[in-house]
Amino acid sequence: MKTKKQNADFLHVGRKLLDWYKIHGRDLPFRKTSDPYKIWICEIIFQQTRIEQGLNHYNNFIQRFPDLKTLAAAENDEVLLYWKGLGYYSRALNLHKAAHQIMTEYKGVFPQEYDDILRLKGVGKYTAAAISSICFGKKIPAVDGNFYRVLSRVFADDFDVSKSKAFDYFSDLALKAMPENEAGTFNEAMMDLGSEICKPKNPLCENCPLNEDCLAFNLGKIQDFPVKTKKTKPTDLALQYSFVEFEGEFLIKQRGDDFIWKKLYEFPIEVPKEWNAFITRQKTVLHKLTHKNLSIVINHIVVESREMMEIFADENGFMIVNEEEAHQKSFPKPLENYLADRFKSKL
DNA sequence: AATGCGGGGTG
DNA sequence: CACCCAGCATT
Repeated sequence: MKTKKQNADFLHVGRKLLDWYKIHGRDLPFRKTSDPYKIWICEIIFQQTRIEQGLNHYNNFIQRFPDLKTLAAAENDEVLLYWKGLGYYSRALNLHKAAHQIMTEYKGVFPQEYDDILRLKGVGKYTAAAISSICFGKKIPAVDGNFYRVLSRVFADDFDVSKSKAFDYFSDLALKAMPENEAGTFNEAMMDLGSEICKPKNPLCENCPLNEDCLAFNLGKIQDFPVKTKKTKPTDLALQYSFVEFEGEFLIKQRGDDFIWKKLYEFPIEVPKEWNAFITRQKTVLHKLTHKNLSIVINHIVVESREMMEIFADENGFMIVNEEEAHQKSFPKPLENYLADRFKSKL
């Protein structure tokens, strides 16, 4: 059974959260700024990505592209290069598009209105809310996985977070708990509590500033929340590549922007049948993605002349690169690993 | 409303 | 092995 909560009770929880954050909040590079460009970059990078995983990427990215103008002027390939290994590569493509969007539609000045920010490519309701609140003080909750977890537990709310309506539902809950004029801090505090204390598994409830108020904790039902019914089932996919090499140079080509690994580089998939005679070894790599179990067979082919590669490259749109040049391109993780293995003797 | 999209961490 | 992470675009 659910008890009716007064607005004052929600606010009480929100204030406790802010008090905790002022002492225990994480010291992160993007916490020191309210530059919407930097907050935007950080929010995109950390979509579906843990802080520890993306922190170096964020620092490198900001160092290379310190402002909007620099990013907009950059080559697409270089933006992709700085995204290498982060995954969800459409984020990098949309990021670059949005940079151009701001240059042309907003004369290079980052828009301040939630509705305008929301129209940027790759920016959804969460990111628009985060930028609006952190940079421009708008009172809008940035509802993410942390919000779902914390709020569903504190209020023992079994609303299914995999439903489309969950965002608006928990936005309303969060809004009631959000003190005036501290929206940005509140949003950051919720993220920190969610990742440091109110973790998915083994939450540290004994150290939680909200444990007196947390219904799920006091009912001993922490593990029942949040309720999430959606189940993602990976499918199997077999890929075949040929690593075609001659004296340290090899063939690569950029992928399309559909399917997986958008705009990343890869080895040839089909090669002339005659080249089968040049296969020196074959390696099978198993690689797990969230939605796919990949089985990748890589034939290592050493052709007999550079001309063989040149003809093939001309006819099929491949480029011939050496290891150094390949470092300037972004490859899918399993191919990156293959290259690292192939060239590790060098150096 | 449902699906696809990476890579890495955790239990 | 399953589940999750500072979500979004597309259909």
